[in-house]
Amino acid sequence: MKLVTRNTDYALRAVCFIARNPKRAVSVSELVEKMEIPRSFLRKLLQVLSKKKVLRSSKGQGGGFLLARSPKKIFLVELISIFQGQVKLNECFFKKLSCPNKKTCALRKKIQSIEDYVVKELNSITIASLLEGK
Amino acid sequence: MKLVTRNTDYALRAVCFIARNPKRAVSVSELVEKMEIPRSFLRKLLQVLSKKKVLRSSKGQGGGFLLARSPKKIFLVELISIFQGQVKLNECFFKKLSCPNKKTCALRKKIQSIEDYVVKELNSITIASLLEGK
DNA sequence: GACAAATGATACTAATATAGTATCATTAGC
DNA sequence: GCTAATGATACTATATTAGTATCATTTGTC
Repeated sequence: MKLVTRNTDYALRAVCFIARNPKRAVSVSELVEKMEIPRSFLRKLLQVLSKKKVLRSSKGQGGGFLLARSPKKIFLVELISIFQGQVKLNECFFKKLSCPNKKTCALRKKIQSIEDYVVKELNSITIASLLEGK
Repeated sequence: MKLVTRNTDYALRAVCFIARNPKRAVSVSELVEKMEIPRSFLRKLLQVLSKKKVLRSSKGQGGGFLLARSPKKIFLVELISIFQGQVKLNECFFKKLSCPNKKTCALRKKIQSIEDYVVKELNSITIASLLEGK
């Protein structure tokens, strides 16, 4: 079971790199050089981040990507949501009508409380906090 | 993102049913009647649980499955491990040598601490506690 | 204006994990 | 011996994740 899949991981690392170079547009070519991420795949990920207003982009020569907002306002949980869907640990149990005995719902409650904790913790992680190493 | 996939879910429900009928072997046929789980699939899941010593089985007419130990000693986290692999939220980050800047490891630490919490909570859930509705 | 370097949009393939099925072999009670 | 059960095993189907490719568009530079 993974909390973070590879595309989130890649995206996160790229965003961190971009955040560390705030004054200029960072191109895919540069990112590919520094990180071991397949070019086409990375391009796709960054395009998604642009659409989702995490990054902003400029075309043409000298173009590339910048953060669309302060690193303090970019949360890890947002990247996870974009690439992996909403954090919902108990999906199965809610969807299942057939949960036959009421008592089993004790499980649902427990998982809900775990989920709440996870989301809260993930919400405390921003790009800024990662850069600071906190 | 799911904490519990369908096979764990099915297995859990079956185990709970078996736990509620402790004095006799419960057959797949009976479980299929009560729960909406495809017969072949459920058979496979129960066979796995037998191999893993969560259940014990008896063949032949009147045969079926019983718990191999007290419901207090069967943990949800064990079922998750069996069907979904070990709970390891931060797999990606550990495996990646390329984690380029030390600082990003702040993330690893954070995710580790989240994982510790999740595992601890999951470890507190037993079949017995689910039956009691706690 | 032509060219080159960049992203945008889009559609596709590949690999892996999850879900489900089928069948023959073996065991045990009646 | 028949029947009802599980054991072992091999297979298919579906969904998710990972990765690739290509053409269109924009923009700076000569």
